[in-house]
Amino acid sequence: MHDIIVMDPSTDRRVSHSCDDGHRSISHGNRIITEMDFFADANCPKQKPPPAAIVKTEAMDDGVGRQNEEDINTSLNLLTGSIGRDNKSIVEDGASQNKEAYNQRKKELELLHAKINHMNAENQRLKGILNQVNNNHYFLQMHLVALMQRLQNQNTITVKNEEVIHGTLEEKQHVGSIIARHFLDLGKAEIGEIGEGCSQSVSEERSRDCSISPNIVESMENNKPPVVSSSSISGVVPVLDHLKRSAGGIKNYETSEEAFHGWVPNKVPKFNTSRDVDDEQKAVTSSMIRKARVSVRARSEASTISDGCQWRKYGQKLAKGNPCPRSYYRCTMSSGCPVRKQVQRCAEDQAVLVTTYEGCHDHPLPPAAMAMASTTSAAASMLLSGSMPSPDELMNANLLAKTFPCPPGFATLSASAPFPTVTLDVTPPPASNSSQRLQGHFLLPSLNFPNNFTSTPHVSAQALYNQSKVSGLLSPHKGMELPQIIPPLADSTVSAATAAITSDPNFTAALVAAISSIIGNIQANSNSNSSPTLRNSIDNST
DNA sequence: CGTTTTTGACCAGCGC
DNA sequence: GCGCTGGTCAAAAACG
Repeated sequence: MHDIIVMDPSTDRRVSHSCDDGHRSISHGNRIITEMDFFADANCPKQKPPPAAIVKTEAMDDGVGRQNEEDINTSLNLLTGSIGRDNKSIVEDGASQNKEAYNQRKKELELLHAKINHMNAENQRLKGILNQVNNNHYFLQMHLVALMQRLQNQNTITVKNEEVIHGTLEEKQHVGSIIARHFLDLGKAEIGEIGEGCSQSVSEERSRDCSISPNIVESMENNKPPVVSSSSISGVVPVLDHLKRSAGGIKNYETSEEAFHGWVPNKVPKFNTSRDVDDEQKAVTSSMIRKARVSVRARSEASTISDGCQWRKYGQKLAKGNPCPRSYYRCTMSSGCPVRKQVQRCAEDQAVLVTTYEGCHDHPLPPAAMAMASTTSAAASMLLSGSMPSPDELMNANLLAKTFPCPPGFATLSASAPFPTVTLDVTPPPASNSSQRLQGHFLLPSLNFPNNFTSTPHVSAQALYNQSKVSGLLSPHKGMELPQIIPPLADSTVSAATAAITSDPNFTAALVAAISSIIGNIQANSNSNSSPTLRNSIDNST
């Protein structure tokens, strides 16, 4: 640093330059020495250039009152510390030295600017990489959840097999019927679910003859434990193939491709795991062999929410109890894709659009559609996993606590919703307390949201957590609609429910995927102004 | 002209 | 068996 004394030519006084950064003045005896950080100039833009300074030879007041009379205006603001007797030559030397120093500093400054620019560019590049890594991490997380769920399914199958092997004959029959129904339902769902990742394998399996003898069903019919080969356990697809063949052997049960794509049409053919199954069991079985659904509630003025997929409307009906028609769409991104969705406005609040997804895509999805597809897949997997109670389990009160960790009264059966359904509600809670649905709202504070929407505001998650798991086990009030399912929740109940829900990785993943999808769509819509209401709904929830 | 939407008809499940 | 309901089909219309 250089010691500089700056004089104001108008007042012939020392001028004190001050800049917040890198420019400080120190008193050194009678001399005021100003230390300037050259590199701080950029940080002191308001600083006016110092007036044409007068460099005084530093024969300052020495206390005797004698001052050097020669003031030389160099037009430079710098004064080197070296002061000689020959003032003129000294000043000239100092000026040339200062010029050199100035040029040197200038070069250094330019160098630093270049460095800063380079670092900025590097920073931007790293940001991009970080974003990409975050996205990859998110999708890997989703994939991992799905894989873990499949593993869990296999474990469930194994455990049930052991129960059959070690149980009494009656228990064998009981559990055997569970497995039969569970396998068939789960199998179809899993095949659809796997469709994306293992579509090749599945399509290979599809091409096979479906008339191979069904080991499992045969075993059940003979009251023998079903045989699941080790090769079947080792992979999901062989299990599914096994299931397909089992189903095919039952009664040519939907040997067409669609039968194994995950979509179970409403016209579900009844099938019996045993010829002796009574009518009651048939009815329960029939009703339970339905596909899991994922329902998304969101405020939107648009006819549908954009989820990244291409849909074709194939029907519209006026459903009972709702003046708004229900529209039926099927995915057209591939011929024969089994995924369908129903879109209907809520009768109570027609600004709310309820979109219900069924099935799993059998084709690659664009990134925009991945989130919603992951939602339906993960939710379906969760609902149809081993935790899903079979009709037999529904009748077994002892299993209730095991299979449903949520507190009693959390939900009851909706007879109007025969399918196991997860409802993801991203509508903001209404201002008034008029809606009973509000009672079901709760926050999920501990959800591990991916980084790309950590700013997600209050997410009102009316998660009708696994109605198959939840509903049907408790009081099955006929005719209760979804909004009425959830009774008022005390704080402790909310905590327990939150814990129960967040402990299920699939549900978390499903919720995360749905919300991210919707948030993403909202952001997209906000750019195109296509859905102001939906956007507002989220904004309001902050 | 190909694709999408509309809309009435049809079918199956279910309750009475 | 009959009627109601939800879901799907398919021909016609609309659209780009």
